[in-house]
Amino acid sequence: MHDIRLLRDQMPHLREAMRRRGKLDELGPVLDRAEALEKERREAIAAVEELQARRNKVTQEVAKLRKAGEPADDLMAESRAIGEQLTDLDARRTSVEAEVHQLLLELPNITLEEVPEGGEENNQVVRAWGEPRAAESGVIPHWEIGEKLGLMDLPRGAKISGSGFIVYRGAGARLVRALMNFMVNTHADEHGYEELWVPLLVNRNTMTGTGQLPKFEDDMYAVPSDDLFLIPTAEVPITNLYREEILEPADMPRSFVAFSACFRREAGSAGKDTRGLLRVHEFDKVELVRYATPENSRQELELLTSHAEKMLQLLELPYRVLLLAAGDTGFSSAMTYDLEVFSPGVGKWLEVSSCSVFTDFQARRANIRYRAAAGEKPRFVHTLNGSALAFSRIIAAMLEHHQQPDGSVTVPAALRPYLGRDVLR
RNA sequence: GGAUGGGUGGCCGAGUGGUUUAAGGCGCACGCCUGGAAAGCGUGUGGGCGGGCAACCGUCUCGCGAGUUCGAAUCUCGCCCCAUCCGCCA
Repeated sequence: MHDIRLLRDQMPHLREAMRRRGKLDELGPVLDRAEALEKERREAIAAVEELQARRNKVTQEVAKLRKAGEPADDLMAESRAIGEQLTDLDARRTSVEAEVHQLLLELPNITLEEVPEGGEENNQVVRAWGEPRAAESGVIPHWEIGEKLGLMDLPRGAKISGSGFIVYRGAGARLVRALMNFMVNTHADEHGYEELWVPLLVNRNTMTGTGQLPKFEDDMYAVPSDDLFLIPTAEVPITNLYREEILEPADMPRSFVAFSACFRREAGSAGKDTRGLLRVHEFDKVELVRYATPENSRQELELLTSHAEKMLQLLELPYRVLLLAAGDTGFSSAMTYDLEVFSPGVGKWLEVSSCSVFTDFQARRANIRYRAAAGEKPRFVHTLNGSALAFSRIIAAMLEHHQQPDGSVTVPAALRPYLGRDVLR
């Protein structure tokens, strides 16, 4: 959510930001309407407060007169009259405020200057690591090799839960546990993140704080009897940890890592990418979240991204880093890097991580602030997050990329201590 | 699910209709005192919004919302949350 003050003095900037996202036609009218309402809002506030000030004076007079035993009927009548006016004016203010707030919620974040404008076609590959294995190298796709090696059981996953739910078995199940420990340990021990273990069910306030609600209620798995929701990512509980709080100087900056299962209905996703592990309703993920200052947040995006990249390097999976163009950057994000791993079995690049800086856009909505120094006014933190990494696609990539001609799969060295074996066969 | 108790400022805690523009204490900041410190003394210490270059002024805020009243932390109604005990339970 934007600062409402931008509607007063940053209109050209906002307009330009919408244009860069390719949304000016759609959102230009919203901006205009919001600008007019903001002016009306301030006028209403001024009028209401003037009346309130008058009434406060009058009722104090009444108190004095009555204490002195003198009549105060005139003043009481005046106060009553002010009260009636206030009821009307205040209702007007409330409705204007509500409408401008609604409009603000429709406006996406302003992307940073270095983000290329336009849509997906303008995404830039900023760097690449390793040599992707050719698609025509005779690699068996992950869903076949996974079943052949007894690592996963897709039909029974579908039987007990539905399509898009995976049962991992034997070494496959152990692989999930190994990935969890490997990633969380590395981020906690070597990258300095505080380790968290968070609830997978969260309440409505929490879902609203990170923006999943009210707009995307249909995309969430819900438990209506308790008004709870299954998290689509650990970002939700982690970012809400300090919702409605003010962090003191000693508390900043903060960084958190958590493993969690993630639940996504993705109602309209039938069709592409549905095969195997690529798009599922429940998957596992290690998530990184950082609370940064405005001064450092841009740099912290590089740091966060490098931590995610480190996982891919240690898993010996070639990848590329994409800087997303404005039109492809998520609603709340100011700048996003996607990490993609090549799947030779599918012949496509798979998104395995998305690292974003949200500037103060998320923090304003969730009301997370900090004090730069004791006694100073609180400011909104800048939030960042990124997956490091999403398991299902990583498993798919490993099964294909590390596949040997005999159908076995070698385990990357960094993972061996966690998995307890060098090769899956 | 049942019962009881409770939500006041960073924390503790007073306050049942008008000098409460929220007492007092703790903590914190600054100053005085001191060779230095502690203690002591003094001053100041929430957040949002609006106006102003600023100092500052106004307004809202005692869990949330509505109501009664000239006036609500205080009275009425509804809701939310927390704690403890019981029941159930991995």
